[in-house]
Amino acid sequence: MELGLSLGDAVTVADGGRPELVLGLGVGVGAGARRGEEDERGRREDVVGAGRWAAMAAASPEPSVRLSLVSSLGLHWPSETARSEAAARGFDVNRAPSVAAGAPGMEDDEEGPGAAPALSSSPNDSGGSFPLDLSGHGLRGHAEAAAQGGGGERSSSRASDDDESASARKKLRLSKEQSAFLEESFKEHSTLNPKQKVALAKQLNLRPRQVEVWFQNRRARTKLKQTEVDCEYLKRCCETLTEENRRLHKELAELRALKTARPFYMHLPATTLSMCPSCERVASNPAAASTSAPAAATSPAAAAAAPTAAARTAVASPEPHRPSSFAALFAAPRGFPLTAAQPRPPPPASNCL
DNA sequence: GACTTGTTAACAATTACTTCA
DNA sequence: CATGAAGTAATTGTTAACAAG
Repeated sequence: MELGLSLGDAVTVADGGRPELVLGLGVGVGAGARRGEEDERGRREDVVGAGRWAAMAAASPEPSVRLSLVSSLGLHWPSETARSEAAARGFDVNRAPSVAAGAPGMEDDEEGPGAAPALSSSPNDSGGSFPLDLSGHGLRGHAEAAAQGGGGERSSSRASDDDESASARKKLRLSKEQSAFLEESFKEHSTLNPKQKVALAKQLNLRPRQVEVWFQNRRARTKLKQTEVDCEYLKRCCETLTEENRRLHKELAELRALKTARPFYMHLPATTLSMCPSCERVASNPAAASTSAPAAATSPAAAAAAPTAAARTAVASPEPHRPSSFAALFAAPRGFPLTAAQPRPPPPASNCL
């Protein structure tokens, strides 16, 4: 009981004076990180094919498509700094060795056993050309051949389970540019359809499998962060609930003490007594209690099961929403000595907001 | 139409590698 | 230099949706 009604209370507090709660929640919602929503959105987009992605998938990596991403990122794809950085590092994790470049007809990430496995398995042993360049606006010419060659490193696709030579998997490190590009793409679509995946992979000179894995891991990270946010929010809710519960118990004790001392309301009809949802004073308008009753009657189990959903709803609600804890307390038969037939005195004025 | 089977994609959990303090 | 922690690419197993037979 306390849980359900106090949850609403906590939300009200959040609305009123704890923007950080709302913020945390808002971040999650804004990020589209909720799994169901995310999945649905992603799958819808898979079907419908949203604007740029549709064009991207249809026309493969068109320069205009690529540039839109780049411009939004503020990246310069044949980046001199990146190139020099790559050169300084002395390796390019995705660079296709010249040997691998001669693997035409390789489709997607299905490199197969013959796709020059374990070529350049060490990130430090390759030449060091920037992967995202370069011909013209980068990515394309070199990427074409490189992508066909599977980037040179051993296949990580499940389709290449027979890649016996790659017993020890080597993990490449995506370049900052690649990561930023993927990140930017992820902001628009947290999931990819196959065409989008291939197009993106070609643009980034990665194997589609790598793009797929990146998105997969990225979704996992998003979910993890969202879980942390939710957890933090629940902690705060719990603290608020505890405090509210403590306060209610205190007030209840006071009311019990006052009960015998001040039989003030004894002459009033029980049905006219209700609780003002905003200030928690006893009022004579039954509508006040009735409006707050459904919220107060919300199942605590349900609130506990989907606290964030409830909170989101509450946050999104424009009107002040404060389930009357008193109404809840006195509405349900809980063995309290006070009932509707036993009118109660108003709470201390200090509780009125 | 109901059922089985194969394919595909997403996810969770985990492993393995890299980087850094 | 060794080491542990953190970050993350990659793998594995499971599940659901879908199409074809």
